[in-house]
Amino acid sequence: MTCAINYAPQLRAQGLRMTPQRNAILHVLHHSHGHLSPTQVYHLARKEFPSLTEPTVYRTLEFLAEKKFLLAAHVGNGKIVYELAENQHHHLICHQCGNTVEVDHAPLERLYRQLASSTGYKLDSSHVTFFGLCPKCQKSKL
Amino acid sequence: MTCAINYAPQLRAQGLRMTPQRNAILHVLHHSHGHLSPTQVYHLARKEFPSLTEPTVYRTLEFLAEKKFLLAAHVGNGKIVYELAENQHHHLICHQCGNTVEVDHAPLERLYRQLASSTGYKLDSSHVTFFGLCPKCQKSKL
DNA sequence: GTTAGTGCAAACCATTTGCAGAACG
DNA sequence: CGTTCTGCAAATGGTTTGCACTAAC
Repeated sequence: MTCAINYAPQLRAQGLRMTPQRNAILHVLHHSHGHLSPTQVYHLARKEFPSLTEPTVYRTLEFLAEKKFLLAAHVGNGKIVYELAENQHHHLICHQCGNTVEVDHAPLERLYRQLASSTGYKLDSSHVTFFGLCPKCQKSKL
Repeated sequence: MTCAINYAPQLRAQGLRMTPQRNAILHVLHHSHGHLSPTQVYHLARKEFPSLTEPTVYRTLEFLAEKKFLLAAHVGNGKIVYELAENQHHHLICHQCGNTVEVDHAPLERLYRQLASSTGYKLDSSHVTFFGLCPKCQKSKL
């Protein structure tokens, strides 16, 4: 809770309001490196602001994603997770054990440009999830 | 329903059983090019086999995906959709209007090899979803 | 003071589970 | 016939909605 990072100015710069709820949610996402599901955010942020409710979490996450403070990612199980918009990366998940590695955005740049020129779409820098078999599970399958 | 394609031999070749339920589900996915949600599959397949129930749809889709007859894809809204495993492709979705274009797998090949060598993972040829702004929505934003 | 944000409670809907009976091979 | 698959019914759990109240600016 006693955290140096303060998003209030960035919000106000866009004419948006800072509330303790939003602060708690941003704080949680800032400190947990990686992505969190709405339910996870709810339970963690509740520790900092106990009166927080689930509908608020959902509304706030959607709101902050729309305002580009957060990125919404779609991981394996079909649930949406969120992470801070800074520090963009993707994920490669083992479909066997669930182990996850981060994938830098750089190697996707070329592909993005290629897709943009062939489709006319302007690609989001949104999260992409890849699936595979991790080295450990490859071995155990032999 | 009177469709030439018959998956029964392919199933039996793997020691699996063919049932009218599975047939209806495969049939629906075969004729609807593109991906369908479990609910969509349920409603469509019901027209061919009215006594079909939802739990069966979910179980069958999961089963067929595990046996590599289907691919599970994760699209925008965080729901899982399924499509026939043949004809692999990915999707690029406009986050504004939802319009979708298919992306061939070929341009991803290089990236896949690169990720495989840098992470040690053996990548699935699983479905990837990209997001962007389609040409039409780019214009309407100006 | 205005507008935006939140809490509450309830509804909603997709998805899952247990178990008994039916059907495939 | 043995095993797998399905139907039924119910529970589950994440997500959404309406409305009145509160708080941010």
